[in-house]
Amino acid sequence: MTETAVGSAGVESAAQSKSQQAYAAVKARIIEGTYTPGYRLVLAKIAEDLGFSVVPVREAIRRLEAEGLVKFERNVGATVSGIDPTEYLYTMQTLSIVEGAATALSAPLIDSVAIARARAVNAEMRECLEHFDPVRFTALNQDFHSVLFEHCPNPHILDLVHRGWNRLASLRSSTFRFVPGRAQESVREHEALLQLIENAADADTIEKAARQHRAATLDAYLSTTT
Amino acid sequence: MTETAVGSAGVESAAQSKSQQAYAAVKARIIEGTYTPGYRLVLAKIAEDLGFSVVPVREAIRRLEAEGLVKFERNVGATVSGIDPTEYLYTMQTLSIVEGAATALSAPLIDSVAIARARAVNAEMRECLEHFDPVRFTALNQDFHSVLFEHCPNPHILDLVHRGWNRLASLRSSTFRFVPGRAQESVREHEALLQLIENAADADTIEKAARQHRAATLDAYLSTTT
DNA sequence: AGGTACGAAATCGTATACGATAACTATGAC
DNA sequence: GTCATAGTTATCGTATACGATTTCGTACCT
Repeated sequence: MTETAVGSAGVESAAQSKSQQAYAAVKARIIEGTYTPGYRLVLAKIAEDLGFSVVPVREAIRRLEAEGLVKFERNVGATVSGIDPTEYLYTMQTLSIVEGAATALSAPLIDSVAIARARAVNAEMRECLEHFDPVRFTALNQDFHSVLFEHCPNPHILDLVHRGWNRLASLRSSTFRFVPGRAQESVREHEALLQLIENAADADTIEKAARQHRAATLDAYLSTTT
Repeated sequence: MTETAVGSAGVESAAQSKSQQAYAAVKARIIEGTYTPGYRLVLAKIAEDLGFSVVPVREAIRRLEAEGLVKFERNVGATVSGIDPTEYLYTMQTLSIVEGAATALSAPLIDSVAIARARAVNAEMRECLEHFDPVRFTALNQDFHSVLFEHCPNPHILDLVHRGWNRLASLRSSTFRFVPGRAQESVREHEALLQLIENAADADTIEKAARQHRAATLDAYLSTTT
């Protein structure tokens, strides 16, 4: 685990089309931060970089545009989506909703083994707080929720969660908006969430808790700016 | 109102790229049912139809794929997404969640004029029931909810709603899964929803009602098959 | 000096062309 | 009669090429 880019598209094994390769390559560069927000994505340049022609690269960029990672302007070009506070709010709010739903739907299918694994991840997160390692903290945070979502019965919703995560990653929000107090709270909320799941709390309670968990991070950010 | 294809992409006015034109054209054909589920989308053929080359058409198809309207298989081709009952369930469940959220977020911003317009639409829907006009009923149903979502503060969520609608339209679900009793119920639920909004019920109540409104249609379908 | 207009460079959008892959068909063996 | 196999056709995937549009720089005018 602890991968960076998440999503349903990186599953293929053997004969990947160049279009897919280009998609994966550019996406990875955005997620990992090689291409930072505002970065100008010149088709010909990327094509040369990868050794492809422009056509598959163009296709890849368009796909990234559909996911919101890239902005494309006619006859002008593509840029990595920027750090618009409004966009951040929209994304977090949407994530809050879809994560809440995904958690509630998954909860009845989470067994004690998975719970234990989630606890282990959460313990690692606690360690990260001591060593102050925000990057790893964020990765582990995704791992934590990924464990819960392992048997999510609705792949569409899971896909929406992944899109949100990728979007946040491209915004690099986790690193520069690392509100210290919030992280500790987050770890505590994880434990509380696990207990709700263990005790088979009703779906509504779990959904509210999961939703609030994300919403609280948004609130923490909003309180720093306003 | 009473348009067929909904979405954020049809806003451009003047110089549309051929890629966008192709996207709009194919999308419209899928929504209106010219291309039915399972229909084989041959790039060269569509390109000839529109008078374009294959490149922009290909791009358009890929975009439709990202929205779930089309399935694309490497070296095989594209087909209009089919009537998979599982997909239907996923889509309806997801819609239930995002519509619920969109309604709750929009509710405080809906004024009495909008309420009146929504009531008018709902009255038309009631008429449709007497004349048995399922196609128009579905269109009006979208209109009804569109009125409520007019000032939705989160465009991302609204976009998800539109994607769900388009997907359902491509499945032609409304026409052949028209459970008679359900439609009457739906109209009643609309009125109930309007009253909740008028009385400024709390967000949670409104969200649950809106969510249940969609979920009930899914349940009605499930009860007919199982 | 500042602004405007013209021209050059960069980049995008699309067409055409061709190699690669899969689907189809026909032929022959068992 | 059925199955396997080889050849053909259809279609996709990608490269290359060129026209269209924007952007940037420079020279000229006020």
